[in-house]
Amino acid sequence: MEKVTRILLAEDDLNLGQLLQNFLQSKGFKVSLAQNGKIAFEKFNRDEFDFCIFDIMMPEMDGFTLAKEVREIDKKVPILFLSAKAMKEDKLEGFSIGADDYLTKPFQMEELLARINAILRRVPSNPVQDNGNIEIGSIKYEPEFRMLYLKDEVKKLTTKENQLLQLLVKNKNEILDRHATLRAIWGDDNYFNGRSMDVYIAKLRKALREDSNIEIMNVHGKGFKLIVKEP
Amino acid sequence: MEKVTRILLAEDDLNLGQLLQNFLQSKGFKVSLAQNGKIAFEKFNRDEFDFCIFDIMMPEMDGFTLAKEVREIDKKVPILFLSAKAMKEDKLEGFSIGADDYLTKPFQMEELLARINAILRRVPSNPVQDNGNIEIGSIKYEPEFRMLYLKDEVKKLTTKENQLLQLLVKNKNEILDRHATLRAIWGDDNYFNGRSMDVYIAKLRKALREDSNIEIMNVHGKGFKLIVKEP
DNA sequence: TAATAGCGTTAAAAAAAGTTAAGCAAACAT
DNA sequence: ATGTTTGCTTAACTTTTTTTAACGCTATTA
Repeated sequence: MEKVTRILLAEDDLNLGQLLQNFLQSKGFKVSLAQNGKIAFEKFNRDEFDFCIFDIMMPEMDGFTLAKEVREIDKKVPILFLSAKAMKEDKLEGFSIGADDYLTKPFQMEELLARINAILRRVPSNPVQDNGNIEIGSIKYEPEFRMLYLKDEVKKLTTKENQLLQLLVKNKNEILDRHATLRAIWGDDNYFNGRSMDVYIAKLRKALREDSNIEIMNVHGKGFKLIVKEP
Repeated sequence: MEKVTRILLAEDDLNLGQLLQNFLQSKGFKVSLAQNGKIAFEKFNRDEFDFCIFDIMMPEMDGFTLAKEVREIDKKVPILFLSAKAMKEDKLEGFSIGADDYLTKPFQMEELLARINAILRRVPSNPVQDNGNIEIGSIKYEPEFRMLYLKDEVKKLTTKENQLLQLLVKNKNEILDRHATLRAIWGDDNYFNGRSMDVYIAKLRKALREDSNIEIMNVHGKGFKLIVKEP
C-alpha cells in the first residue's frame, strides 16, 4: 500500500501550472494547484501536504512571503522555489527562508521531478513501521531474519526462499504473477530461472506443510497464490 | 558540543579546488580535497565523511563512477555534483545515481553553501553518538580506536576487521555489496581477496557471537547484512 | 483425444560461502 | 642480529545455496 505524496503547487501562470500539475499527477503525485500565494496558504491550512512548490512572483502574495508563513506553522515540509530570476540575492533569500531547492525557469520537467525525489528521499517517512512479525496461518514468519517458526523446529530460510515467501505473503490470496516474480527475484525471466522458481515453490510447500490450512496454489500460466484458510 | 561536518571534495582543477576548500573551511567545515576520483575514493575508504562534493569530469575516475562506488558502500551520505555541462541527460544521470543536488559551473560560492546547508538540514543528526561510540546490540564499538567492548574482554580489532565492521555498521539492516566491499577494502575484487573477506567475516561473527541478537547474514551472491534484533 | 506447454518433484552438478589451519612477511622485542 | 608476535593471505576441506537435468503428471487447446 503505497502512500501518495501530496504536493501544493503555487503558480499564477495557469498554463505552466496545469502543465506541471498534469506532469506530476502522471508521475503518481497528488497535486493541488493554487493561483497565488494567498489561495495557496489557505489550502495549506485546510489540507495536509508533503511537499511545496512555490513560484516566487505571484499576485496577492509572493512565494517568499508564502514560504515564510508556511515555515511559521511547519518547520519541516520541503519547499522548492521556482523563479524566472536567476539572481544571486533571490536564491540566497530563498534558501535563507528554509528552502530545499531553487529552480530557475525555464527548466526541464524531468529535472524538477528528479529534484523532488532527491529531497523526498531525505524526508523521514513512515514513522509507523510494523515490527515485521507475520503470521502465515499458525506459523510465525520473520522476513527480516529469514526465520520460520515451525512446530518443532526453527527453519532458517535461504535468500531465495525468503524473497519468494515475502512476495507470496505480500500477495496473500491474490495471484503472484510468474513473470513479474522472476524478474523481481531472478532478474531475468527465462526458462531455467522459471524451473528454479518451481523448485523453490516446492521447498516452501514442504516447509509450510505442517499447517494444512496453508496452500501455495498454482494458477496455470499465471502464477502462484498463497491461500490461508481461516477457520 | 558542535560536530564539525567533514566534506570530501573531488575536483581536478586545483585553482577551483583550493578556492572552494578555503571558502568552505572559513565557513567551519573540514574539507579534504582530492584531485581525482581515484584518490577521492581512497580517502573515502580511509576516513569518515558527512558530505561529498564531486566534480564530474576528472581524470582517472570521473565523478559519476566515483559516486556509484560510494553509493554501493554508503547509501546515505549526501552527494552534490559540480559540472561544467548543463546538459539535461547529465543532470538526470546524476540524480539517478542518488545525488542530492547538481550545480552547474560557474556558480556563486554562497549558493553552494546555501545548498549544502539545505541538504544537511534534512540529514538525520548523528546516528553515531557524539563521541563516535557505536552500539551494536549490547556491544560497544569504537571504530576510531578499533575497539570492541565484549562482556569479559576488550578486543582490539585489526585494520581489516575494523574496516569491514565499519562498513557493516554503516549499512546496518541493508546489504553490503560483496564486490564493492572488496574494491573498497582490498582495492581489487578477485577470487583470493574474496576468500580473505570470508575469513574476516568469520572472525567478526566469532567476536560478535556473545550477543545472540546480532547476526551477520549472508545474502547469496550479493553480500552480507548486519542485522540486530531489537527487543 | 492427442499434442503440447506448464508445473511438481527429486536428484545431480555447480557455485558460493564457512571454517580451520598452514605459510609468510613485517613489526616488535630480546 | 635473532627470535617472537601479529596481521594477513593462501590452501584445503566442508557445508550451504542455487541451478540444471531428468522424468512424470496435469491442464489447455487443436
